[in-house]
Amino acid sequence: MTKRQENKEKKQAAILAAALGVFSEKGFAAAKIIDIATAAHVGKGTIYEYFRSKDDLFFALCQWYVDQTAAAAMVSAQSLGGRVEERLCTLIETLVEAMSKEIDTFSIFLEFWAAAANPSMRDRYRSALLAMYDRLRGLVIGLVEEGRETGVFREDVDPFTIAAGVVGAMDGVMFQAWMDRGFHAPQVASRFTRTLVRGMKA
Amino acid sequence: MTKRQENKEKKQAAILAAALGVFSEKGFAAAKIIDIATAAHVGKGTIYEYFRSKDDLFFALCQWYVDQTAAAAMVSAQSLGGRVEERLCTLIETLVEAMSKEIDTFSIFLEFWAAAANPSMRDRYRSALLAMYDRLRGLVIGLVEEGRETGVFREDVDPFTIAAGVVGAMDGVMFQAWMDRGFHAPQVASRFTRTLVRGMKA
DNA sequence: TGACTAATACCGACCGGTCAGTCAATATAT
DNA sequence: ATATATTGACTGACCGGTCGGTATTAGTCA
Repeated sequence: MTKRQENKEKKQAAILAAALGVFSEKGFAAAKIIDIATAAHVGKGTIYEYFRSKDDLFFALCQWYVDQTAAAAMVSAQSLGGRVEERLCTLIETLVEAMSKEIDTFSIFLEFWAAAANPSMRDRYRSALLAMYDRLRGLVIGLVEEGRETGVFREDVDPFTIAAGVVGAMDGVMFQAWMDRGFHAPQVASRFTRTLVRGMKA
Repeated sequence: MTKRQENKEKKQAAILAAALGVFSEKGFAAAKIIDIATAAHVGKGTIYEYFRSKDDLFFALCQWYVDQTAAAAMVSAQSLGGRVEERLCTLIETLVEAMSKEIDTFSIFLEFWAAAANPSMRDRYRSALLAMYDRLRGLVIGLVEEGRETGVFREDVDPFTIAAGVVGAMDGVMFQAWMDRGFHAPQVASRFTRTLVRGMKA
């Protein structure tokens, strides 16, 4: 690894980090390339050595963020212990807790969703987000299936339905918490999940 | 009511309808005022006779949409019959069914959320959306409280928690359905709600 | 009823600010 | 000495918003 390659990687990471800050603070449209360049302590032209366009930079950020999120969820899922119903509750509590701690950067998610709505960006954002939802639902589906097979959960609970609802509820609850700082997302998520799980029990 | 006033109101409605179409198709940033004017069969300048700016037009649309949504929810809530747990399920099923039928305009919601993330628009969008969530949660809270008081639901279910979770889950599920046309939102919502309600039963 | 005037509504060519992206010059590493 | 990396002044496309001019309706009076 030469010094040049090292610098390149560091600089790319610095630009992405700066872009995360600026985009989540100002939103895609209002964020100027020069803002990101300044925040990353590089010249404007340098941004274009690493990313073809503003759109590409934003999408790279989306992928990076999605990967981080999904990977973090996988990790916390693996370190779970206890009975399956406890593991399901803990997984959701952990994820909501983690998101709550970085509630300020939640707005970048809203921007990704909006980007998925824009015809000129739609396709790649949709598939990136779909992949993330697939992975997150997959975690829940695994636990629900396990609980069903071991007789802890009722036979008639549909793993996909529960997973889609739970993942959706996390998003929706986080959004409410993001809008209203008095909203205590971890508490809501915890109580809600426990009620749901009670309804799944055999 | 003079002819002038009638025309003004009709034209305002026409502009809003055109704006709904163009904004939901292209997104806020990519939508041009001239596109909306053309779709509404008026000149560009006319738009500015009715709305001070592009931002104002978009916000007026948000208010209109939010009012519509909340009002429609209120109406369907009032026409419910049956036991309280059935009414809760039916309410959610009805709302999700209605949203699913207009899934193409769901993207305008994403734009509103993103607008709430933008510092220059933030405040008014936040309060408009908070008001809508308050009203929607209020519907659910009312049913949960009733169920608790009549002994149908457990004492320890928190109405606000359930309402926040249910409303959030509707949004989150609708988003997944919007991204993936194979996703059958009404079915997921129905099954999910019934599982949740089972967990609420005394 | 029609003729004239005032008031209001409508229009689109134009203006000015903005900003993504370029590129020639400069700096740094090999 | 050569190759690679960095830079920021510059440009051109874009589009929100304006404004002078035109069209339509309302009001007035003979």
